[in-house]
Amino acid sequence: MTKVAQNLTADPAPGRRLPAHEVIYRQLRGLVLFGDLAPGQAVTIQGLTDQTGAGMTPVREAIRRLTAEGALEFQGNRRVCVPFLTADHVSELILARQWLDPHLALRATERASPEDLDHLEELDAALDTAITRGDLRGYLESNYRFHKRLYDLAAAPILADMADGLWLRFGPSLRVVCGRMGTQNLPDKHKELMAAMRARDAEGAARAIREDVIQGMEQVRQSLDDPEV
Amino acid sequence: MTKVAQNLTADPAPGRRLPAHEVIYRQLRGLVLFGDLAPGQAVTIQGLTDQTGAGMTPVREAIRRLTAEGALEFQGNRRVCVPFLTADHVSELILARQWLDPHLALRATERASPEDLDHLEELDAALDTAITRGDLRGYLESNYRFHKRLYDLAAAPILADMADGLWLRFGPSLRVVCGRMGTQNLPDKHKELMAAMRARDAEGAARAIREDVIQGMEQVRQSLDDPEV
DNA sequence: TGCCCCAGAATATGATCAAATTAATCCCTG
DNA sequence: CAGGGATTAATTTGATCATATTCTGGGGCA
Repeated sequence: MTKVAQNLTADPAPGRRLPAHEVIYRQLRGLVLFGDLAPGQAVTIQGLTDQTGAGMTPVREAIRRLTAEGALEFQGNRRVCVPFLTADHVSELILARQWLDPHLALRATERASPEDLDHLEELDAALDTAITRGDLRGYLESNYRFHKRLYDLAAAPILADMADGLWLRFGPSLRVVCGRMGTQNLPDKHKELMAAMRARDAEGAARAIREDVIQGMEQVRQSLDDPEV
Repeated sequence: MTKVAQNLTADPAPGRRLPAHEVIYRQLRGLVLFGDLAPGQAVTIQGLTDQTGAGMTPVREAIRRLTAEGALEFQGNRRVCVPFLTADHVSELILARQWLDPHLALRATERASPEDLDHLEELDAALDTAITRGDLRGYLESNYRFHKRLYDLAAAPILADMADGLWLRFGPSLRVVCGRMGTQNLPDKHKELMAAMRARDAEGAARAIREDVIQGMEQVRQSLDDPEV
């Protein structure tokens, strides 16, 4: 019997020293996911070797991985940059998340233990803290962690991978949008979601997360339409 | 205005010489997609350098890319192999394709030009030829090409990427399943699909492709349940 | 404006080091 | 004395780096 480790980012052996290419990958992934790199910004191999002190081979591998995931974009002429998102792209992302997220939330509700729910609520509390503090970066991280945890609870590794991958695509643009309007007016439906999960109301949980997704993503779409960076 | 090249596998400049890592990537991708590598088979860097004559850096990058796409699996101990598919995994793939494929077919129907439809029918004819010839490999390639073309016609690069990526996950197992029962009894709903697309019946096209997907994928699931390799 | 050259960046190689699997050996027990 | 398990040696494979080569893009010059 083989233990299937679907998720690449899962530590195979927690105590083991991580290879450099894995470390670079995670760093760079975080930079994209939380919008530290702006859309359009170039990502160069040499820049990363200088910045991280690593050799170019690990850096190359990290960039290839992110590019394959859609987090970075290959520009044809050997250049790589953070992709711009058009309104059409956001529409696709909305469609995809509108299907994936509720489905995963539904499964998560059926499977989550009370401890799992407690943990989710902790993550949501951290999110609220970040909002009241006006900590944008903290908000983005907490929000991602909350949803990521929900994906993992669904026990559907392939679908979870798909949903997770979408975050990399709108991360940079989300940061731009949120940066424009501060952290105060960032409503979510997490409380409704948690209530439904506690009540084992899987359908209700799916509905709550669907509204959460639409609410958040529509803001991104509208924001991209108007000023057009 | 930046031209967004969403798909990595698209030639940026057709005349240009492709870099080695891109060549290796495509070769290896084909091997996975069409089941030339069996589930569980190890994919080693050195093996590929010997086999292709390329250096290890391009090989490494190709493997990382495929791993990020879920075509290969990282085994924790720095080893990489072709993943085994469990019945649960297939269930996830069925769910995902059951949503993605009809949606893309619907959009493709709305957008396809008559020439596009002609081209699709050519691809389908090649598929039939492969079946009557008993050419398994040819069948798998033609079938993929048909569906891939359908994805591209939908003009939804992100969703198309997602759907395309799923093929890499069930490619090896599909080959095993089809290999067991020959090419004769491989029914599909492509004729119904084409008829609906010609009639601009988007809903009908979506229905046809949905049945096609279910029919094909259910065979894989059942086949995985019974003999358990 | 168009061409040519150059700086800089990416691609690709082979060497070197480290880790892991495999093979072989040895010791201990029955 | 034979078999089994485990430790260790050998080999294979992965990870990283330094370096050479190729290509792209831009600036200078006609």
